Amino acid sequence: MDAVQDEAAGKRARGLDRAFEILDFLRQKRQALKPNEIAAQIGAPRSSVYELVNLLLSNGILEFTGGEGRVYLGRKLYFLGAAYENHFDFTRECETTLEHLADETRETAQFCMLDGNRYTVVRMREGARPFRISTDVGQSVPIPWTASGRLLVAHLSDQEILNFIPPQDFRLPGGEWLEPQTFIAEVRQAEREGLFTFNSIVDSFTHCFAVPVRGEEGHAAATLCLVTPRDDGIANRDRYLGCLKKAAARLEHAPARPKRS
Amino acid sequence: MDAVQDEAAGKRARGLDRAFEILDFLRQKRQALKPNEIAAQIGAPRSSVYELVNLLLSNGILEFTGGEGRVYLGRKLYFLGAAYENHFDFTRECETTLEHLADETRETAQFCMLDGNRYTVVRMREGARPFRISTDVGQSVPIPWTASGRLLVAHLSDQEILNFIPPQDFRLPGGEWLEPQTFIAEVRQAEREGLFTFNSIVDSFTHCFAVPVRGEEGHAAATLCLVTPRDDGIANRDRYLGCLKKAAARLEHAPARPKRS
DNA sequence: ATCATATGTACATTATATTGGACGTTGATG
DNA sequence: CATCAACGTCCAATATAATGTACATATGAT
Repeated sequence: MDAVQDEAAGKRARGLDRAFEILDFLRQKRQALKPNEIAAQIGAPRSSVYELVNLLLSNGILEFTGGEGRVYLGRKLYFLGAAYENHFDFTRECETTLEHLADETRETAQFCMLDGNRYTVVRMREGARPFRISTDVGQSVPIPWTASGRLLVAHLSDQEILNFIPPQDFRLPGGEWLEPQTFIAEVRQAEREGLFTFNSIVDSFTHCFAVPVRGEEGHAAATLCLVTPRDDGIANRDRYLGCLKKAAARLEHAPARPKRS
Repeated sequence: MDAVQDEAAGKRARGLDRAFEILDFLRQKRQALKPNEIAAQIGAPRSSVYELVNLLLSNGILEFTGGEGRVYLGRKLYFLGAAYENHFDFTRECETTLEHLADETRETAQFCMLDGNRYTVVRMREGARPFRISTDVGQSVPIPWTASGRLLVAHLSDQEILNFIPPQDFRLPGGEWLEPQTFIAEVRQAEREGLFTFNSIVDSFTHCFAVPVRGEEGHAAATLCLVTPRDDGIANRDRYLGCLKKAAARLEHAPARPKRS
């Protein structure tokens, strides 16, 4: 999400942006890497990356792990993330809601949010017959690839949507091009109906159901999803959507706590 | 913890350091603050703080919340923290261990680590008769104030300990001065015995027990603690220490997972 | 009305952070 | 042995980020 302004060639990058680019990259890779590898793969000057990595190491934002000078996200980030989680205390309710959903439907239930201008699965509960889910928890994925994506950008105007989503994200995993106007039409439809369902674009055997979890501003702060085998999904469509709606309503009425419990 | 090198007066602060100083400060405060307040309280130039806050906002590291332009830690930090937690997957084992400990002893059990050069409670499980615990989860506290602190720095040499702990942290909450040499003697004793217990320095009615959880390098990567009423603690000393040792051993044999489960 | 405080914005200055490139390893390969 | 690639360090040059200062607005007290 940071490499958006790659346009100007000769510009220097700001240290802070580079730093978070490194952190995001490590998160995507989900493994420790050498500074050299990081530099090569994000296309940043090696000297800059070494400098930043050392700074981040000395702050506990990064840690040596995996040997050979490899680094990964550090403990400090865990503490900061825990503070966020504690403040916007959605996880407890979220976990029980997903559990309930998965029990009711025997399908895989997910809680999803935007991660910058992409989509990510924040929590997941496997269903009764777990199958290989296409997107793992914590991976960020182009918004147009997902059912939830239609709901998560619905509060934006057409133009804002086009500005928000990186153009290359309309290229689907199979290589086909999703016309932005088609996507926007689906967004508007999802907005009207308060839900979106489709046969997954990412694989060829699942059906996805998504409903919004509305925040204080009234727009979708998150989504609840079910990922099902296609036959199952189509057969149980109405029941599954009912379960999702009910679960979303429960989450909405458990607002962010102001302070400690 | 970052304002250590306040020595040189006329020096400019590096953006990255200031940024993480802001993040750490918000974590300590555990509430949303206006940029102006942040600047005043951390003693940084207002223009710098506004600049950094805006940068961090646009990256999702900070978020507007609480109205009136107040900001707090953002969702991106949660994602990064979750990635850390997923990589060094200690939390699951940790949670069950604390639960077991609290059930066995009916006392408050804690899992503690270093946060930079201070101490913090990472996870806590209240005992049967919860009383007002002096340090909350996520707050960072001077190392010399805690029993665990004696264990967490035991792998350092005397000189390294003195360099590592901010000098002002030897000033105890009551105002008394803890002689660094006294502290170091206690560290060495804790190291020999593989445990440390004392009547809490922070309050006047609890007794603390701490044992190390050793990481791969052999030194205390974390501690397990019990916080008990003084009478109880002294009466059950041997049993409690036995429980702690057993729990620590269990945690040590559930090492950090390399990748996904 | 006057003053003081809290808050956010705008901009020029200059200290310095980012960067490209040189240099020195090491290890693998022909 | 010669060559190449991967890796880390060092350093000078300059683009720019951090800062001080001034400005604008709102609020409340006197």
